[in-house]
Amino acid sequence: MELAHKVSNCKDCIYRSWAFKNLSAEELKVINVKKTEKFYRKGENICLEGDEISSFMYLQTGLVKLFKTELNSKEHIISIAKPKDFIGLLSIFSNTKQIYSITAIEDSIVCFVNLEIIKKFIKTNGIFAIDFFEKISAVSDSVIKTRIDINTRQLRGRIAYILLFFSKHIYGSSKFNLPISRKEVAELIDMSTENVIRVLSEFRKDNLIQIEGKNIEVLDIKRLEKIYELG
Amino acid sequence: MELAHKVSNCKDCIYRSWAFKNLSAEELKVINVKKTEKFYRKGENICLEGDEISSFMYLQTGLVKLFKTELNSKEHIISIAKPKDFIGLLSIFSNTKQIYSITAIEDSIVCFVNLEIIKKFIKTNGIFAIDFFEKISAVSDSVIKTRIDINTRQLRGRIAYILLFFSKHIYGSSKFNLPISRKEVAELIDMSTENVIRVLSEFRKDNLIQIEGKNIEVLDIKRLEKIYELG
DNA sequence: CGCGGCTTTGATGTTCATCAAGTAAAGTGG
DNA sequence: CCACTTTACTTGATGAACATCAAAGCCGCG
Repeated sequence: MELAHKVSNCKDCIYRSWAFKNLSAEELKVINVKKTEKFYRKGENICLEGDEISSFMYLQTGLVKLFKTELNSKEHIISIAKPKDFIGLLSIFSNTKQIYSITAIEDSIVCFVNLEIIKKFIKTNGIFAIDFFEKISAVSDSVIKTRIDINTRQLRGRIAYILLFFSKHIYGSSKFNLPISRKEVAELIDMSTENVIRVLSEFRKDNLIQIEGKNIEVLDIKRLEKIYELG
Repeated sequence: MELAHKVSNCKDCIYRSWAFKNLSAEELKVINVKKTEKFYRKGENICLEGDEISSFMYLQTGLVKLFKTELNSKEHIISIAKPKDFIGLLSIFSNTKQIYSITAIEDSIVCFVNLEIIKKFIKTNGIFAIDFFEKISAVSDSVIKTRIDINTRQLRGRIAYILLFFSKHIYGSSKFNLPISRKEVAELIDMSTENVIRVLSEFRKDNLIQIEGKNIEVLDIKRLEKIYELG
């Protein structure tokens, strides 16, 4: 149930100042006409592995997960993107097809801009090109760094990472509603669902966090950071 | 012992057709004047974590490793770059300092092109910009894919990966001289040195490979590929 | 020649996934 | 709206996968 709905003009978009700040009024108009905004309900697929890539996808609001389906039909989550992240990583330049699937994990609005238009502006507007690449490079670099951070840590460190990730990076609050299931947490940080639960319970008993289903509150961020750092 | 030695003109460089094929003769001349080529002996550092990034680094010949030093002074290898790979990943756009260290694991020649020149050409030559990004995106994407491939497999699958990586991707031969130590293999695929050796011995006993120190010959590539695929 | 680093094998212990079993929550169809 | 089914969550017990420790041989290098 993808509701296509053109919203405000790009020039009023709160994200204009982010990725598209270096486009002229004229260029912005072109994008405005050609762009599509789609609303996705939590759980809906935005794209699937193997889909043709024809658009640059920009997350306006919400939260999405980027994942890969393994041979054994298990899912492996690569990253979680938040507003102002471009989604789909660098595939848009190096592949013609999506190499990951993307699903909304919260109600989300994604802005699709035809890839040819983006490429045209890269060619014709150098300042935009540089700035644009700085931004998408940062996202890719951060994915690499995160994968390493997670895989060099053991379970307690990984759970600490996830808690800090949502608390600090995504919600900016010690209290938050975990947008993904325990199973998805497991798929994101390479551990079994049971152990995700076990370590969370352990942290609760140690008064590091408080849990009520999906509602989590970080009680002792300092100690959590220490656990993360020590691995 | 970095031997700086200007070699042939860029326009005769065998790699011109690769990353710089879309530059005009004029533009290539600018690069030619400003570039520096350096020779590194096996084991020498090309750059260290924290170094200022001022150049785009392009591997002409040899082999280098990209790694990070952990808190406990252990090293973790992110990737191995081969000729025609640009080294340093996307940091050049998203950071001002190197986030990884780079060391030659075989005698190597690295070509340094001032970053400002690259950026200038990105701004002024759109075709070059697009092509350039396609290439560096592919390298970053491949690093992400590899990290996932490795971390979703267990030890036998990881060793199979390494053997196939060097045999097919790096040397294009079933016989090759492993350029890194067992310890470094361990650092690259997240396992202990002892288990690297153990699995290699196991593979030798199973007639999958033949080993004499660093000399390795893949005897049964089909079975090795199967082990890799099954994890 | 002797020292340190790399390599190898075996023994031991820890970390973690898997299995099992039960409860709670969330869809689904009549 | 309620029985029904499925999916998510939780805890304990077990075993497998893997790191770590220990010891010894090997090789290159100053």
